Amino acid sequence: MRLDRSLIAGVSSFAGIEGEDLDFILASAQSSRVPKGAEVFGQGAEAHRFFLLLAGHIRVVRTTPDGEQVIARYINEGELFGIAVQMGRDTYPASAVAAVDCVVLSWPNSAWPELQARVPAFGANTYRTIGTRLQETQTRVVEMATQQVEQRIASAILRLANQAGRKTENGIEIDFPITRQEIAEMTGTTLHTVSRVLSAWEQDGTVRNARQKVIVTDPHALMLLSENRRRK
Amino acid sequence: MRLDRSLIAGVSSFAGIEGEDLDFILASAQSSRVPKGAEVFGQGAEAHRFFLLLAGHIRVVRTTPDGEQVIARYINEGELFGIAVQMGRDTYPASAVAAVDCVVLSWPNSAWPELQARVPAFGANTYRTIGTRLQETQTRVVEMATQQVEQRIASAILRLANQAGRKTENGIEIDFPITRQEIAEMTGTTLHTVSRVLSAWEQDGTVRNARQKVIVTDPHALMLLSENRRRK
DNA sequence: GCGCGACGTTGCGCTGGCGCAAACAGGCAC
DNA sequence: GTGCCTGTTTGCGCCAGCGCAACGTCGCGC
Repeated sequence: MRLDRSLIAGVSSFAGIEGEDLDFILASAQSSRVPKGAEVFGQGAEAHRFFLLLAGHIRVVRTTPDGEQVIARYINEGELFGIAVQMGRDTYPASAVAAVDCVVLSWPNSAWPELQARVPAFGANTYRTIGTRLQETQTRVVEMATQQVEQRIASAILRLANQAGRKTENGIEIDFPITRQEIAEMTGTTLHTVSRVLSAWEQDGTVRNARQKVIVTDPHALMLLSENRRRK
Repeated sequence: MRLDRSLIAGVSSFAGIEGEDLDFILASAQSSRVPKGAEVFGQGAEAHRFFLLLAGHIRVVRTTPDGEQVIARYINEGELFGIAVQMGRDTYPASAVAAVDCVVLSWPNSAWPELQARVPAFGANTYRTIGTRLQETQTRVVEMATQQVEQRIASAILRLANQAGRKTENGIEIDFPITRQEIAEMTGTTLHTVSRVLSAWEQDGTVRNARQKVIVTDPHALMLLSENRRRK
C-alpha cells in the first residue's frame, strides 16, 4: 500500500518535518481501519508496534485486577499512542478502544530508532507529547485529590469539549458518543451520580443531554463550577 | 568547581555512559547543597535549569489556586527532576522541596541538546524516566478512582517503603521524616483520617508510628490491605 | 412494528470519611 | 526548666455520594 505525504502533513507530531523525511517516515508505516468498539491493542499484550491516530477518537482504558475500568485519556486525531515500549515497557499498560470508526497508522518498534535518528524534530516532538500527558495526568491526580465529584465532572466535560468539541447551533457538542458510565470512569464516580449531576445541569441550562451525547450550552458556567472549591 | 566522574558513576540516568562522556556531562554541571525544607525551585518559576538529585530526598508539590497542596511524587537519589522545559513548558509545574538536606547537580537548559547529541543513551534513559513517571501517575489516578482511603494509604506507604525504605531491626523505615499531613497530601485525604488509619494499623501490629516517622513491621499485611477492593 | 437489550433516570437509605474542636506530646529556643 | 510551636490523637456530628432497585426510553434487528 502506498501512503501519501498528505496523510500526515498536518499532524502536529510531525510538525516541521518536510518532503523526503515524510516519505521516509511513511515507508515503514502501515495504515488500518478500526471499527467502533474494536481494540487497537489490549492491556497486557506484547507491544510490538506504536500508533498514530489519523481519524476518529480512541479511548485508553485501564482495567484493575478486580475488573473496574478507568479511562486514562482520550486520543485525538494526530496524536501518537501505544508508545509504551519507548518508555521502557514491553507490554501495553492499557487497552486502546475505538470510540468511533478510526483510521490509524502504525510502525514496528524497530522503526523508532531510525525515525529518531533521521528526523531530529520527531524526538523533541515526542518528548513534548509525553510531557504534556504527564502534566495532564498529574492535573487529574490533583483534581481527584482536591475536588468534589461535581467539579471533577465539570472539569472532565470541559476538557472533552476543548479537545474534541464541535461547534453546533446549540452549543459545543462532544463529537463522539459517550455514555454516563464512561464519564463516570473518567472521574472516579458512578454512572448514577453522573446522571444526577447532568440532569441538574440541564435544569440550569448549562448543558443539553441526549443518549450518548452531551452538548455544552454554557461553557462559562461549567468553568465556574469546576473552580468552585470545597472546604470553603 | 571540579566535579568528579565518581559523582554520577552509579546513577541510573547515566547508566552505560563512560569515561570522557561523563566528563563532558559534568563540564556544564553545577552542584549545590539544599538544606532541609528549602525549595530547589518553585511552582510557576521560569525554568532555566534541570536537575539531578545526588543525595537526599525531594518532595514535588503542586499547589492549587486555593492553596491546597498535593504531593505529586518523591524524587529519590539518582533521579532527574525539573525537566519541565524538555517537555514543552517554560515554567516549573510544581515546587521541589528538600525533605532532608540534599545535594543536587544542575545544568542550564542550553546543555540539554548537547547532552542528547553527545550521549545517545542519555536520551533513551530520559524517555524511560518520563515514561515510568507517567505510568506511576496513571496508576495513582486509577487508585484514586477505585480504592478506598485505607487502601490508598496502604499503597502509598508501600511505595515509599519500596523506594525509600531502610531496613532496621524493627522493620522497614522510611528514611526521611514524613508527617501525617504529607501522607494525606499524597493520598487525597486529611491528616485526621491518616492518623486514625495508622493508629489502627499500629493496634494490629502492621506498623509502628512515631513523630514524622513510619516503620512498616508487616509489609505483607499492607499488601493485602492495598489489594482489598471495595464494592465487594 | 414489535421485542429486546443497552442506556438513562430517579428515589431511598446508609455509611465512609470529612469538618470541627479539644487535648496532648515531643523537641527546640532561651 | 519553662514555654512555645509543630505535629498527633481522638471524639462527635453530619452529609456527599454510593449501593441498590425499579422504572423509563431509545434504537436496532428481525
